[in-house]
Amino acid sequence: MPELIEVEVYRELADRVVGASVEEVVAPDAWFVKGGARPADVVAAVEGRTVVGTRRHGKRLLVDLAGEGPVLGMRFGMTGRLVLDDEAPIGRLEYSSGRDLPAWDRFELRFAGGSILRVSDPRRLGGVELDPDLSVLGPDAWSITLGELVEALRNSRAPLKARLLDQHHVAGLGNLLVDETLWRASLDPARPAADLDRDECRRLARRIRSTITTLYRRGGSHTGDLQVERHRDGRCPSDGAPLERRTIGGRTTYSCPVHQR
DNA sequence: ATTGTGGCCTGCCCGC
DNA sequence: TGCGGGCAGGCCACAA
Repeated sequence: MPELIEVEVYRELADRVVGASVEEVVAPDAWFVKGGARPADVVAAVEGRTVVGTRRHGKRLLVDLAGEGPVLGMRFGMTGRLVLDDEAPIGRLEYSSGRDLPAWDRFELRFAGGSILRVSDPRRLGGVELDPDLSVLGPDAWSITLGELVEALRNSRAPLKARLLDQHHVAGLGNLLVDETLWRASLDPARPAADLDRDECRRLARRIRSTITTLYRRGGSHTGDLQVERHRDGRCPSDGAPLERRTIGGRTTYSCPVHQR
């Protein structure tokens, strides 16, 4: 997916429909409706209500609606994009084309006045949900505190990277963001999570926040310094050493064997 | 509960 | 040009 940064950009886009009333919900793909609800349930719960605000927690986008009824939640999987009136804030995701086929439209909100907000997702790994349970998610990575990070890593023998990717413990980080963050924090992604000492945790907490802020300003999770070297034969942008390529936490992982310890 | 694995679903890109 | 294989920024159901 889109990682937390992209979802934040989507949230800003969705924020533009605050004040608009949902005239019609188009949910042509039952698979895309999660949490045990059917498309008709979403239609019934959302149609006629006015958007009053948007929120984000981790990679989850929430659309608050006026009056009684559930919150609308959206997730974007790896290839989901949010588009408002045919304007996509992110034209092209890494590992996807810039194409936008009607067949990929999985969910639409049509507003009084004519605006259309839609989720386009070729792989159908995203989804929409009513009243998503946020209690299963860890603290949002962008604002994570030292205390929260220490808690997230405590007693875990899993590789540091795997723990950071686990949305139950830290919400919002994806594969690219974690690799970039650990590279900047000079930490080996394979270290057991609980082995970090206090200073390393402090360094990591700061790096998580600053990396997200930096990459957000640059324009996305794929704008990290490590990104251009994410291939076999890639070299560390900082010291020139050949990067190590491994599978950690089930994900392709690039790291520098020299300065990430 | 924790951790690892496989699978979901589909498109893209590379090499033959 | 066509085809097969490998890859993919995520997540969930399982098993040990």
